[in-house]
Amino acid sequence: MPETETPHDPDGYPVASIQSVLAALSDPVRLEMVRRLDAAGAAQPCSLLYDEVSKSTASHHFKILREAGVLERSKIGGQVHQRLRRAEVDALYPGLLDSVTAALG
Amino acid sequence: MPETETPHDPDGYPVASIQSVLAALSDPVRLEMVRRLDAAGAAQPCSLLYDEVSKSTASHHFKILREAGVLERSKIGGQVHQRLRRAEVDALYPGLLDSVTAALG
DNA sequence: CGGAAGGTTTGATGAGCATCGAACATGAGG
DNA sequence: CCTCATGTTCGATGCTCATCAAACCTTCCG
Repeated sequence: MPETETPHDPDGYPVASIQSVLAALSDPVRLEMVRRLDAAGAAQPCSLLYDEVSKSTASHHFKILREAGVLERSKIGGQVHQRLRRAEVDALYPGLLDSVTAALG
Repeated sequence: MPETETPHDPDGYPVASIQSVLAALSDPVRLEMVRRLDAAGAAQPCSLLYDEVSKSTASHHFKILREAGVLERSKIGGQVHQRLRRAEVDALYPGLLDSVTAALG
């Protein structure tokens, strides 16, 4: 029987420097992605995480967030999902995501 | 008799959006400025807050931090000083500066 | 008054980045 | 197998921004 999902596909990125994480978070499109992921509390398919930009632009932003160690790509039932790596970021920069997501309402 | 200092010269900037504050903090030169101001715990003359860039570049970075509402310019005994607006930023984005300065060691 | 020191402003330059369309990849379903 | 849906990659473009030198402003001091 096939597993319903493969929980491990960490994309191998460590959480980056505070400077890189702040840079990753300092864009309105990416901030909205993080906001929606945080609100959802679970991994989401890419298309639910933006509206105002093209697919290729969104993919570019996902990559930046992933390389900063803020997001992780996984496949759930063949669908690409993005997950907010809250625990990992919290471990390195406690309170950072809390303050940011609080500010995002 | 002239006052030894004029404590009020707030430059009139409110603390900006979380996106703008994150953008202001996402540069290595500016992060170092904030780190030194936080470590000092008091307003400092400009020249103590950077080494690696020219005066004009530093002045550019001060302006960005001021416009984001993170710094404030004041004159102490005729000397220009920069002050970290910790209380003001904390009020709007609690925990943000704490997590950032903690990450800066 | 006349320097000198400390900051700011201006103008120019080069690098980085956000953006898009088009082509490609992958997987699900008929 | 073919097609559609969903993401990613590639190449090009335009804008923003970090950087500097030079000129300017202010304040202090001789």
